[in-house]
Amino acid sequence: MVTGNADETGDEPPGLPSEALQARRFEKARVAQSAAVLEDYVELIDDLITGQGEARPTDIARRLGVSHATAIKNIARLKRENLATSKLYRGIFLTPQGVELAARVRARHRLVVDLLMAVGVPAECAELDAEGIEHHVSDLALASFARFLATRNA
Amino acid sequence: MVTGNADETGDEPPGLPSEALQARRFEKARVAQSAAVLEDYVELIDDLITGQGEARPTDIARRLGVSHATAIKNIARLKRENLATSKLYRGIFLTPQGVELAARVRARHRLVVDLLMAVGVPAECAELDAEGIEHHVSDLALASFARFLATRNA
DNA sequence: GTTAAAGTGTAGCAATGGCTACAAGATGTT
DNA sequence: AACATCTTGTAGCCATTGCTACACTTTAAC
Repeated sequence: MVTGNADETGDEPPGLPSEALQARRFEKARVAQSAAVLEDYVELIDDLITGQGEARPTDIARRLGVSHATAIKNIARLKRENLATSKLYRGIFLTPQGVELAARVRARHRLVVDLLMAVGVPAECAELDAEGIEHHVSDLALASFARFLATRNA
Repeated sequence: MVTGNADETGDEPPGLPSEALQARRFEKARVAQSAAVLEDYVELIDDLITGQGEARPTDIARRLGVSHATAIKNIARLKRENLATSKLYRGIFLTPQGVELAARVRARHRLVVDLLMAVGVPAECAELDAEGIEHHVSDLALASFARFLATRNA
């Protein structure tokens, strides 16, 4: 074993992080990725309902840039996870849990975009990158972002 | 159609971004995600070779927190994409393209971690979140990060 | 009312990335 | 040399998320 077995908490130059620590990082990223699809759909559905009064599978598919079949299949997963419901041929609706998740996701998205812009990323690029980044920002980091923005705008 | 058909470049409150624009964002995030696995493996292999002289499938698997079978399967993909080679029972090696990718990925990782810490995210959390975030940070955003850090440390 | 168009849903395929189980090579101990 | 152990590789399974193709319902036009 080259590196010490104590999880070094900040000093990596001497070697690599411990196996366990590194594995936990990758594990966390995989879990986040698995939730990303749900989050994207829920946020989009909420946007569509708010902005257009209803969320149809075809609209969702077009906005996500996937086939309607793919959208429907993923919506089925939302239903399995109690985030959405649908009445046949009547559009998609969010459950209370879905609405709550959508709110959290939207707030996080805005905060990420604002932070990116605050450190000099052009608005368009910030929106683009945030779409992928947001799913991996922890609550702790998010709180740090908020604090940073607050002190900055003070 | 509720929203205008011109891609609004920053003013979203009135409605939603255009279908095409939004679809492009999600598309980009999907592409980035597909490259993420390759990037993680390549960076880790490079780290192992540098730090321990060799990269064995079992080490890779342990550090990623997956079974060795999964690691070997993904390494096969690296080979298909000309990023790595392997001699039977002799460990994994990176091709020139693999080495180049590893260098880019590592530089990006460090920059992301540094930026997170610069805006107040604790070091440990920054490392954790960066693992997922890094794959979604564009070159343009990366350049902005570097500029921000430079002026900040000046 | 009939017909055409658009939307919705299902079925089946491919690629990815997890897993366990089993087989076979390499290594080290006795 | 024989054995046990670790490593490596293969095979086959499952879930996810894309896709196309086909079938059916609804809606709109005539």
